Amino acid sequence: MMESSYLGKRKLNANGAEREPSGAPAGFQAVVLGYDDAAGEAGAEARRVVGEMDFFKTEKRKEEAADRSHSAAGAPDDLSINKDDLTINMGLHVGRRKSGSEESIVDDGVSSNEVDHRETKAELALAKSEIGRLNEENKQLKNMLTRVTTNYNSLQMHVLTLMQHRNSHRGLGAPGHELSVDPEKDQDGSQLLPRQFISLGTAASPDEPPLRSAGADIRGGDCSASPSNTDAAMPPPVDYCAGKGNAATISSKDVMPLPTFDHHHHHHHHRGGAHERDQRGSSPEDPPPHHVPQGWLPSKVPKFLPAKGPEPVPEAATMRKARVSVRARSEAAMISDGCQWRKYGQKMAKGNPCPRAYYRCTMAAGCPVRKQVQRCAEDTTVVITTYEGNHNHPLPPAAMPMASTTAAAASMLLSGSMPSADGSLMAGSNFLARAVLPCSSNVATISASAPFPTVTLDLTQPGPGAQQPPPRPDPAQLQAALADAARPVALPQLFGQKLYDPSKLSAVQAAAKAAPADAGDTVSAAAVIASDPNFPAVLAAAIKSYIGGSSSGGGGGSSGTVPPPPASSGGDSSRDDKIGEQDS
DNA sequence: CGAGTTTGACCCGCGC
DNA sequence: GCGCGGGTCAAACTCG
Repeated sequence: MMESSYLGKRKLNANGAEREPSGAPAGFQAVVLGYDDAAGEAGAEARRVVGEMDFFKTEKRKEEAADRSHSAAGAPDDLSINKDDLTINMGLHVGRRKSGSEESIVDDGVSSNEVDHRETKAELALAKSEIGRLNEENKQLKNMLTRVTTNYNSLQMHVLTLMQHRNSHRGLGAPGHELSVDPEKDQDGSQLLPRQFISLGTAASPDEPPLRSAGADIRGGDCSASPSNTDAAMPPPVDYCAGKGNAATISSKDVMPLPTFDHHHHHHHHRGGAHERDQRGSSPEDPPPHHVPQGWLPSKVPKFLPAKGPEPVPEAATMRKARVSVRARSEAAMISDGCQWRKYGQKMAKGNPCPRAYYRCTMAAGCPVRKQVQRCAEDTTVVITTYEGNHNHPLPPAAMPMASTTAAAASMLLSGSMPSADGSLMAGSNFLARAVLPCSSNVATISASAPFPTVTLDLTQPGPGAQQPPPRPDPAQLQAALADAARPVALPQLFGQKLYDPSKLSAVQAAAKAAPADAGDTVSAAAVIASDPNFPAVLAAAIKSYIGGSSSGGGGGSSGTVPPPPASSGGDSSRDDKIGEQDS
């Protein structure tokens, strides 16, 4: 058999073979975290492609509609309105990270209205049933919210940690970091790679197992708190780590908190089905007990067996493949993200003179994670890296930041676009957008564009509106900011006003519905992932700080080379090439 | 010689 | 059904 896939050749045992059930969801979701405003045209272009604009438009439309419908409040549509409210609430909560109040809100609204307006028993009964229904919905939403919140928390935590790390590094002179600094933006080269790691995933709501899988795994490691590491040597950066997961920090020297990845990478869309057999099928015996090693293995490629997932998470089912793309300026062919990659292909993408390179994670056999690297057509200094899949193995500390960040982003997207219920993907997007958008900054944008929704993290520029300049985030400040954001009431107005307004809701909903319709393919919603204004900046800064500029592998040792930047300056800035984005 | 890259061919989904 | 384009494979090649 030819199963000798490159993997086999390399060193991967077949056992690790990722078996991807062909049934894997073909859909992809891509999340884009944008950050550059200043990025200028390049960034703008990119966003445009994504369709961010649409998103905003939608918002406006919603508002308008809301105004119009405003008068209708109290009308027979109460119920619907309330429903909307729920949705909105979710958004709010998400932003606020508070959950649990929506119920009351909803109830209040409903009950009061109902009482006032429904006189006949029949009507009352009806109303009640409605309420019940709403409550259920509310629950669902809550779940979603929880998920999102968790992810958000994770991100924050992570960022915080990074920041702290960085800070300590500067001030205290933390011991080594390995990441190379991005020449482009980091003047002080403070990139430090956090040698410590925090487990985030756990934050996930305890009752939301799936959540974890969705988000956390996306990038892999992220999350999960590994119990074992909690005691680490480093002072916990922040304790507010994700809710219950405590942030466990460990000296990262070499240990990696291995997340509990239950991975099931199985899914993996993979369209080239034909080939699958070689890779995964190759392993004849494959039942590799996926065991996740506890510690991080040395730099050499650990051949761990694929972590075993006792429970095949239904992830495949729920999770559409999420794609997270990161835009960063780097002359280096590839940004170092701490992982090891092997190039398995290169192609010229249509519309972009720069070739697109395909990489596969080689840190573990069978790791389904892949990434595409491509330079922007217009701005060759910008490298767009798109990640896909979840690592099924522990990640080195160096890889954690990126991994968790992307994971969180993806997970957010995913959670927002749960196909379940009546929420369609689009709806989810809207929801997310709503939740996040308010802040206007464009660090993170979510695009639900056609083929696959995408999340993009744009690190090309320092955040515009972000109040946290990357240069030197004060940990204290940061914490304060985050805490503030976390406060339930933090920006009530921002959200409350707009979102809560029942009238707007209807508008919103309409928009949401409309989206799917036209968007079937092009509708894209862009949203900032954080409701916290600081968030974007922080996140970007954090990531940026550890993204090495050189392919030489600052930390991970990715040896891949990215497509050489075609010297030709992109004459036409007609399109930006977002790897996960395709223009069809 | 092993590990990784190069590169043309192949597969597959999608739009026309 | 056909062609296009994205994504992957895998033999050949390069490098240390």
